[in-house]
Amino acid sequence: MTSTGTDASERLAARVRAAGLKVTDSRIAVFDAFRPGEHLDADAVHARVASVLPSTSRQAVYGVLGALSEAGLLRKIEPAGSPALYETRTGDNHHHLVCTTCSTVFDVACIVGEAACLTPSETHGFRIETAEVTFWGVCPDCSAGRASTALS
Amino acid sequence: MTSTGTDASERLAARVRAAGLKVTDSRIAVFDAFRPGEHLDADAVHARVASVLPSTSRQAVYGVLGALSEAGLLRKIEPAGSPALYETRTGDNHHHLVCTTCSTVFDVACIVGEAACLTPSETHGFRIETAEVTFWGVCPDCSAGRASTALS
DNA sequence: TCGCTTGTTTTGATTGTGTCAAAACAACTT
DNA sequence: AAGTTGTTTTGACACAATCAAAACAAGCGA
Repeated sequence: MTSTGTDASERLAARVRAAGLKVTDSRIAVFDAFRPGEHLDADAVHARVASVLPSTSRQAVYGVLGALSEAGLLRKIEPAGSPALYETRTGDNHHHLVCTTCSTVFDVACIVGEAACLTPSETHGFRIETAEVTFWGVCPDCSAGRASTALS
Repeated sequence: MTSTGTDASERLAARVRAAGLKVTDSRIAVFDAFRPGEHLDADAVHARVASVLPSTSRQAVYGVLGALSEAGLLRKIEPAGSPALYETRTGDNHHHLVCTTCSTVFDVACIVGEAACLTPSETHGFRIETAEVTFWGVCPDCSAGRASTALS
């Protein structure tokens, strides 16, 4: 594209370029689909992107999500029983709290300090690279009996 | 079935019955497919069961795995990027170490004590039920450059 | 031991999530 | 402005898993 973007778009474009990726409408639109704290699956992203760029295919969205994740601009998580989810908060090794009733995902800071998170008692000789922690429970809304059909 | 089982089969049959489930050949065979410490996917289980009971369908295996998991006789885990895996070690809240090269899964005792595992710093008002920890890294065999195509 | 009832398994179709390959296309470079 | 390279479209496909209905077997009571 050649149109002049907003401030936010310009900043994002710079990050995409810095990652060695070409700047395209789809990539900006995919990133713009996220609001802070949201965890979206490919379909939700496609729906939002398509409302701005109707010609965008689902496969393009998969491609962009993959490229941005690999570049470190998005983080991909795969909770059991759900399609893959993406979030914009990256690089801080945070964890997730998933509601077993409505599937809403919340971010949680690393629990007992990064060291403990990365140090199991027996390593079996593994060279450990990352630790992933997922908490399962019932969110306040579902606990209170409301909103048991929320989506994200 | 009416044949007399082995000691192990009898013990297992009793557990299945105690869980309120009917005792069937498939269920015994599925459980028997596991050796201690193994993590098998539905396909691997089906292959082993079929070598003993060739008429067993894949759907029967899915059904049995689901029933035994719900009864607490098997535990189901779903590491990102793999089909669901099942293991016979249940009830001890242990965690997993997954090799990013060969996908082998190892069990790990709970890291810093159960309390910490279940206590994120901010709970967002959640009623937390379980904590799931997955470590990703490279296993000794893959580190040494051998066996990079192992399965489980 | 014989049947009845209920739960299990088979069979076959179907869904959902995600991948692959080739052609059309657009961003960046010179 | 034209070329090169990387991106997106299009359409087919793979794979894990689920659903529904009919065939069947386990466990119960007579």
